[in-house]
Amino acid sequence: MAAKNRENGSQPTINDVARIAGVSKKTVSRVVNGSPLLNDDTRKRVQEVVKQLGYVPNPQARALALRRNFLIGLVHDNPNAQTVLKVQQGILEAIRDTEFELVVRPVDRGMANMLEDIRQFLERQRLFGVVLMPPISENDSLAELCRQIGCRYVRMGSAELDEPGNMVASNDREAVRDAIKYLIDQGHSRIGFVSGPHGFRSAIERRLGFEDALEAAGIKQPRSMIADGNYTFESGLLAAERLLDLSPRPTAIFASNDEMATGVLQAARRRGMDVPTDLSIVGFDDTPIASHIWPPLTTVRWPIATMARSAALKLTMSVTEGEQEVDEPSMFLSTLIRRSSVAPPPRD
Amino acid sequence: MAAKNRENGSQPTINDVARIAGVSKKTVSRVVNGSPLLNDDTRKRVQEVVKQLGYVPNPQARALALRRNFLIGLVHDNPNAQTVLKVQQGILEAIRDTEFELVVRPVDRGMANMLEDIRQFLERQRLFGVVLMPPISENDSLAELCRQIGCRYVRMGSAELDEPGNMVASNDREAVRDAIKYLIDQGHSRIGFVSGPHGFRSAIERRLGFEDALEAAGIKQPRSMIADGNYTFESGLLAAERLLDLSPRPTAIFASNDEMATGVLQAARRRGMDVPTDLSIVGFDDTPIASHIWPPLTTVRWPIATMARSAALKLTMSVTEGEQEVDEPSMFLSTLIRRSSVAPPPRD
DNA sequence: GCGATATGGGAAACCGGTGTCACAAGCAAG
DNA sequence: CTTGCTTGTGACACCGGTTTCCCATATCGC
Repeated sequence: MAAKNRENGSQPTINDVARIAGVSKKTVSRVVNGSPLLNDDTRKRVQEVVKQLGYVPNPQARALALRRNFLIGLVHDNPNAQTVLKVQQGILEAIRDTEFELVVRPVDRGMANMLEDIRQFLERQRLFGVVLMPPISENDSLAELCRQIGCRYVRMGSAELDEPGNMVASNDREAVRDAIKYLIDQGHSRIGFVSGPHGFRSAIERRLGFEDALEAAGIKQPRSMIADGNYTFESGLLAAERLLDLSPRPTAIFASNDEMATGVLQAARRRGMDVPTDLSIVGFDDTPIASHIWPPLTTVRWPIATMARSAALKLTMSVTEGEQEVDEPSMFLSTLIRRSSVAPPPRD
Repeated sequence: MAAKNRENGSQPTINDVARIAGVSKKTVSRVVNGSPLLNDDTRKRVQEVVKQLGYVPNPQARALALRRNFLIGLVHDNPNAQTVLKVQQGILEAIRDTEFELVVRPVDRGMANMLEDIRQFLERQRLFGVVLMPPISENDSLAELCRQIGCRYVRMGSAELDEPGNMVASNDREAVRDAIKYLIDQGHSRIGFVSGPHGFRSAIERRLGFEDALEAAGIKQPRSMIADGNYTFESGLLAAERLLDLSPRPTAIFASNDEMATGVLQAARRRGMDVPTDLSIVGFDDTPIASHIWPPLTTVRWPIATMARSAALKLTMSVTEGEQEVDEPSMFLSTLIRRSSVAPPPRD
């Protein structure tokens, strides 16, 4: 009877494996980590015992010895559930079959000590790295904080926010430009715009795309064709009411996200306007709601899950790919999805 | 110059604090963990150094020494983003300001080796505990697996699935009964029902509620007034088409979730029917979409976030409350939210 | 047959905390 | 002045891995 027998119920440790296989801890460690300097016999024997015992290395002990854990964090303050979940899916896809796990951390943008809160989170947990979701990813002080603490990070955003190694971005500006161009090609010349909230990079980029397209087409519009929104359904509804009160009123409205586009649709419906006959609507994001409302919404598909996957890959690559420096792209293209919410403008 | 000086960049360790404060590791540990057997002077001095150095205990080392980590897992296979995110919020609210973190793990219900996959997840990470979301929480083998492995768990569900200490449930059956009774009180006597997918406890409970209400009101309906759905928008649409093809057709339809209710709405619209004038609709869940569509949907609010919070509390209580055995309730009430999608039936 | 060189494998230190126990100091009781 | 108890603190082993270093053996060239 060995002095140190395995307690029932508790997990087998490396010592158990070593004892039963008749080798040292280190050899077991070598087998588990696939060291090449091993006799095939030894390897087989140890593997046999590992399998039989169902031995799984203790991640805490590993993390301690390696001075590095295998947790990647997702810091977000995005109110859109679809988006957040897609990002989670993307990250999880990237770390599937690796030893990494995903730890989520929503933060409150409004909170005064938000940055301090995140610092504590990062320092306490000593995460391997974090993915920063928009809009909080646009916060430069946060990125600076990560650098200070020495925590790897990747920022997701609507424009180039950081060095390629530390960000993944989508080309919102171009995508919106194309969407507006599509409306113009359909014959629209009075196009309303519902913006995102002030200070958000995505809002700025999307608006720039809007202006690019108008300028390219030589269209001049009064400032009033741009209404402020804040990415919520209600704000879209309110903004649309303002736009539809204009005279002449717009024949098409681009909303900076789908949720606001749904609000625009609601506003149109309340006035008895038919979409797309009386008013064309284009959204942004291609959330499920876009295809579930009536009429299905023409919108810009934002490859958020792919971006998230890539972000996680950038974070973990150094470990999994053995310094291979596979360069994951840092720019992702959004594309226009044409559904039924756009038609040529009504003849006056 | 101490032999073991702190490297720049790396975090201070307990040894650094001990050395600088002129005490032993153990004393620092005592201070950090708030042991009462301490001289006030010593405590002050150590706290001073801790603060000055910004010392934070290494969670991996702690986890190793305590043979217990501070990660709680969320295992889910729920396709509804709103629901999943609400559950995450609930859990996070419960563990706010504790040392626990949330690790998410979506699983694929279709996958043959799903259980094995989850076992690996649980064994590898040695989580403190897991919250099991519906529908996978209804899987008894999974609960059995948790017990075998010795992993604490709490199942969320629509009925009593387990001992009170291991579950939180909502009273779906009663809630649906009340909702249907409300329709009956409005004058409806032909009420269609769109069910959830076969084998889901929530689907069964909701259907039982439906039948309870009809029976209580003495209403007999043909079997065809119940149409199968699977909680997706499309299935709701299809089910509604079948129901609306009936003659006489129902004057009200209850859908077992909001997404399907949205599909029902869509189907009605396609036929040129007005909601609620020609058809009343009631959903279940009270997801944001319910209040964003037109007309706003009368639906059953399911206190999912509260349930999740409670689930997490049950899990962590033993640690944070020092065996206090605060009994967190295990039953939560769903309530009917009355909006504009219900009206008395049209006169024939 | 000899030393030189790979190669497989083990002993012990270490990662950064916590638990156990011993011990010293202070103080009351005998 | 001992004895005994309480209180505050430290030494040391331990959690379960990895890393460093070193030794034993097998292989090789001469």
